[in-house]
Amino acid sequence: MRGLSLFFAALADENRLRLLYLMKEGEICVCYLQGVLQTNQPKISRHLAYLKRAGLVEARRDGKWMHYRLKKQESNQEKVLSETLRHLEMEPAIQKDARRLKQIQCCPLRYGISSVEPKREACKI
Amino acid sequence: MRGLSLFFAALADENRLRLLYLMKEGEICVCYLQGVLQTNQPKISRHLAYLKRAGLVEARRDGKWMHYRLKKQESNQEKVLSETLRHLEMEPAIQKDARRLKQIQCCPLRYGISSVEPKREACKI
DNA sequence: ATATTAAATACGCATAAGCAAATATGAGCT
DNA sequence: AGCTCATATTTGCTTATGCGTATTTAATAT
Repeated sequence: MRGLSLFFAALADENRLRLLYLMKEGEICVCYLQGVLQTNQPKISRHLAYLKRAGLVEARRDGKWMHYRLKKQESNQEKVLSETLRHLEMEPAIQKDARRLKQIQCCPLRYGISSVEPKREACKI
Repeated sequence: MRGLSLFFAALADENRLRLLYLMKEGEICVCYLQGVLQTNQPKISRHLAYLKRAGLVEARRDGKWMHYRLKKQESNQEKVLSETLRHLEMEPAIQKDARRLKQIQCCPLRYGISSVEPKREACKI
């Protein structure tokens, strides 16, 4: 019962719904999320932490990079989650995100404060 | 997008999940809800107001009594909601509620502060 | 009109959540 | 070790939620 409330609380925020949707196809690196959401880094990080606490996602470190992915849910919550992700497809904001995801590379510097061209290899997703 | 967040926020509270579940079989009077949840009246009323604002329930006045019922949702949220209500069946707290519902009559006084026997007709549900 | 009852709202307070800006980790590079 | 980059956490603030108590509204009854 408590867990269920936590589950729904995690879904009750637009930023987190956007993040979850971006993980739909599999693991994704934080810098991509940052590139798509176009917002400051701590904000993303906080929402990812929230999702992790709520048991909706899990993370994997790969050198400097962190990759997040959807975590397998109990059967009923799994249905709710997939139903929700399908529902999100219709949202204009979500469609915009999906388009942006295709265009960007993993270059946080490009989306952050700095305007310097990054001279580093992209994170292998 | 905003509406979806509201929808989930409404589900992110144990009291509200319990209330929703009690409406599963149809319209129900506030005094019954009070009898089942065994808590103070304003608390119930506040959560019902929240659910109404979020568009999850609607209310009908019948004399002094207010009856609440689930409101028909858009197809996708409908699925999430029914999936959730089915999920709730397994929760011990919910089962307890269901049992209590069968036993009680519509007699708010009996569950409120007063210990006086109410001499009035029950609300026709 | 006054009283009673069902339900809603207002009040005062405590806690949680959200944000931006600043700072701290942790990993790899030199 | 010292530097840099990617990400996480802390800080200080604002707003939203939740609670219990008290009060108000709306309908009915006397």
